[in-house]
Amino acid sequence: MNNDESFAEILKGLQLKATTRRLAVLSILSGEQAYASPEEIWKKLKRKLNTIGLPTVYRILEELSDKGVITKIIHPSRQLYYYYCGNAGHHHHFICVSCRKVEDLNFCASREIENEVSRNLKGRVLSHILQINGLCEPCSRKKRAINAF
Amino acid sequence: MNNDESFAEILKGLQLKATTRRLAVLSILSGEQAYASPEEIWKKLKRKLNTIGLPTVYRILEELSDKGVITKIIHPSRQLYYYYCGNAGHHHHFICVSCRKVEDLNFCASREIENEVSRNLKGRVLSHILQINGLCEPCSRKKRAINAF
DNA sequence: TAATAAACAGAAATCGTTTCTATTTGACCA
DNA sequence: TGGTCAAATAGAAACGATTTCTGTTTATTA
Repeated sequence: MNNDESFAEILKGLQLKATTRRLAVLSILSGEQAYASPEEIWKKLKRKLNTIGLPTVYRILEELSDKGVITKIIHPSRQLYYYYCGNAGHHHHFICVSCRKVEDLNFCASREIENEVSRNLKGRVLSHILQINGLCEPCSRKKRAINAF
Repeated sequence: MNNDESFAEILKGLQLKATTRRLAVLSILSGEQAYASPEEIWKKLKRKLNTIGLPTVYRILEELSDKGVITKIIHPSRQLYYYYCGNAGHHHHFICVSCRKVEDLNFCASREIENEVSRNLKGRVLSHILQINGLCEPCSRKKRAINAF
């Protein structure tokens, strides 16, 4: 089974039509080593598709992110970035603010958060954000790493 | 010592002039029970100051947030929100996406994160985000709580 | 009180993102 | 395999939160 076929199954499982556009977005994103902006993704899509509108890219990325297929990166600049992470199951990320590399964290605070919230706050947790911003090992050695902070 | 005086000292300690505008922003924010947007803060400021520009509010909020005096809330809508938290020392927040109340969490994953990152990634951590999004206890009882997700 | 750099007002621009409408496409079924 | 219909899309346009710019005012220090 190639990637397109498995992506098509993922989309159908989410009640989304397996359109050329959606498959192309997934194909591009899954080939990226780093998180990418909607416009960057759009430019790459235009190379392989006759026409594709930027609003379409925004919509597809939002859909896929809402459904949990891709990850929305929370960047200090507040620019939108997305990342495809093949790693199934709940986890969190270390993101490099310089080269945009993403690395999985084998750690999640879910249990501690649940304990804390249910014991002290009695509120209802809808989601939690845990993201580590930093410089990856190679970038931390560079003198000229982009400092997004 | 009243609030204005202590805020003036905080500002001076940060090499920031204790201007009417900055003190007014801190005064408004410290009186809020919930996180507020720049425009909301601006509207309240206009009631007590003859003139104040919205760009000024943006700039002041950004400065104070950068210096750690106030907290920038990471909201699913990506709208900017700020919150003044008198609680000194590093901690994290539970935010209600409906009524915007903020509650302190007596939990931080710093140690686990540091362990994980230094052991596996060897990168340099610049900052981390840990925020719990949810509905506070009263809002979770309401039928009509705003669902920002 | 004068000098000076920092801070600010107000207008204008910016640009990432969303909305809108007509058109096309994919999924399903005869 | 072709017809049908809702879903998806293109492209233009609008939107609006945020930033930039320039001339003016203000806080600080001497």
